[in-house]
Amino acid sequence: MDEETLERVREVVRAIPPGTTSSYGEVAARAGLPGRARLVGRILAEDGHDLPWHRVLRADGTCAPQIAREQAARLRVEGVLLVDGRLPRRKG
DNA sequence: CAGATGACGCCTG
DNA sequence: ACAGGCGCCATCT
Repeated sequence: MDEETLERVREVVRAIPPGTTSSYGEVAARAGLPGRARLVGRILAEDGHDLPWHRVLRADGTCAPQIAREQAARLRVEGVLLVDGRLPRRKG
């Protein structure tokens, strides 16, 4: 991992405002790494402990099973309610 | 080098 | 809503 890429992703995640959410793909794109959603997940798993990683969800608004509980719990504190384990997406 | 895995995402049937 | 396949990158075995 290049430290630059690492920092870039970390910064993007840090820039996610409280009470809002983003997706791995979104973060990757914002970090200048379009299509590298996988990488974002890895980075958060390794060096995202001190980041608002709970504001990052999957592209469909769901969270990863292993962190789903933490995700939901942390988001809840910020006022984000998860319905059935996912963001209240409308058919829009 | 080859095979398998993972906090992912998009497409097709 | 569910299942299968492909692309993506880094890491471990």
